[in-house]
Amino acid sequence: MADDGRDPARQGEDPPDVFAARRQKLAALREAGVEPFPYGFGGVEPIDMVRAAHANLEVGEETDCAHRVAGRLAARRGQGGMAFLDLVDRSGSLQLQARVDELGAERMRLLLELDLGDLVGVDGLALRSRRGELTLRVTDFELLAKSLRPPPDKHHGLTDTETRLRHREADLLANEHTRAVFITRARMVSAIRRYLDAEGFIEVETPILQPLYGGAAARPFITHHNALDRDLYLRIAPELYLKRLLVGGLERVYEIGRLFRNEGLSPKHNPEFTSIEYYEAYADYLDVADRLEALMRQVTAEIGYEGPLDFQRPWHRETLAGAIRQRTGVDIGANRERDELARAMRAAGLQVPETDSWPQLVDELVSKHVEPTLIQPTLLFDYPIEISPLAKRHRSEEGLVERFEAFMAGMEIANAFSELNDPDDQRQRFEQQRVLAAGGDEEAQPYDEAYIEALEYGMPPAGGIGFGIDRLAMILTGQRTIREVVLFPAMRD
RNA sequence: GCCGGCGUAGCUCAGUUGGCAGAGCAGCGGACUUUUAAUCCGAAGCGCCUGGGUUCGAGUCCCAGCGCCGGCACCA
Repeated sequence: MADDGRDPARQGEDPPDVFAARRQKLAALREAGVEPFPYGFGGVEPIDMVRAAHANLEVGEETDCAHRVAGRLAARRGQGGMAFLDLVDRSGSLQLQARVDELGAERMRLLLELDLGDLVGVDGLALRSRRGELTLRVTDFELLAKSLRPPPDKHHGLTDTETRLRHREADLLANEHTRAVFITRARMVSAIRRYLDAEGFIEVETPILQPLYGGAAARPFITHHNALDRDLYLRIAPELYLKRLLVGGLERVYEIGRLFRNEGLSPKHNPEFTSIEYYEAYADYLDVADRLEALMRQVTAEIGYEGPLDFQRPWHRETLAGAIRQRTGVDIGANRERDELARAMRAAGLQVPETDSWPQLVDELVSKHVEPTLIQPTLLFDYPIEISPLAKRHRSEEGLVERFEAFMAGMEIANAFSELNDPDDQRQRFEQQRVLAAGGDEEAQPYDEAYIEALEYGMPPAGGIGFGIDRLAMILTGQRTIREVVLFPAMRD
């Protein structure tokens, strides 16, 4: 067990030798007047800059170019008059050469007595070793922070999933791949921001603690405000607040932030996750679709995406009903009642969950038979009005709304529509949701009067979209589970 | 919530039909001035997830619990 409360090193009683040895070294350092936790180390260069400065250095060539670097001691080779050490910082790793004829016997001994995992600052001269490795010959060094806990195996790294997730710091310091995934995620998010900022969108923040939740079909977390003595909900979506900003004239807004949905965990689901939603006045869902493609083209180019998905070509587009009909033979448009759709599904040889409503059967068809087939980026258009209470009625198709969802790698990643801006129609939709809620649907959207009032001021026609940052990060970094792109995913206690 | 797999040293992993709990790395002592999973010599380190049970004897078999993983359910 990684964290069973009995780990003696965490309890400070009778520690095993590997821990005790570090404690003893710490005490010895203080005894010798060395501060094991100094305050800083100025003038440090990132390791990749040092590498770049000497990219053309010949094998065996030495220079008198001085560099100052800092990082974690990751490996050590040699114990005699010369030793090699590997130093790792956020940008890479660099070999250090320690020589007794450079440092003197005492400094050499102190350098070699450092533990793997210690944080060290180094001054040295660049050279390329006989084996072709860029190396810094250490002229001086300083302990920057003593490590009291042995790092994971230098070769095998840390592989135990539970330890990696519960102690992500250990995962990050041991596994370069983990660092790369989260750096890519961060670059992806900043590329999204750059795209939207350049297009005249402004980033906003709306309430996470909400008196009424809405904007998605999901069960919320409930919390309590003591001073107000009332329950509040952690938001399941920012949608309704963002559209109120369209009413207010902000016209192009986006929000990146955490959402909370009180559902089970899975490789695709974490109870808190990051979404982005953006809304654009005077656009419809077709404009949103085009912009999504443009956004993803730019983001994947900026992060240097080289995976199996093709974001450069126009995405595959089909209608929801067409996608279902093509893959199952079931026509949801011709079977608008629950029982007749169930009959059609049975006739097609499909399982029909007995308690499912019409919308749930549609969802069943999509998630079981369509979604897994959508590997390359695909947009499915025109959803039934029953499952889309915030989307505008289709301009030409009865019973549908102007809505699309984006799929890739067999996952749903985005949901967009022409936004419903007719307050009377919106009121009716909420009423229908009320009926569903009365029928026991825990995920029906609550009636939001403040939102209706906002629409009554007049909301411009607009297109909007929301998508999951985590799922996109999974796809762009090639990870199979959401836990690998969330730094500290939800775990049992 | 249900079903299945897994849990052994700081890390990575062996452990035979039930018979004294192991290796590599890391750590400790020593040798070594161009190594990069450094090498060599020496001496250490494991309440085997927790709690019961069967047995002369349990890491191993049985039961329960906890955690992780995978699937189902729920869904996003």
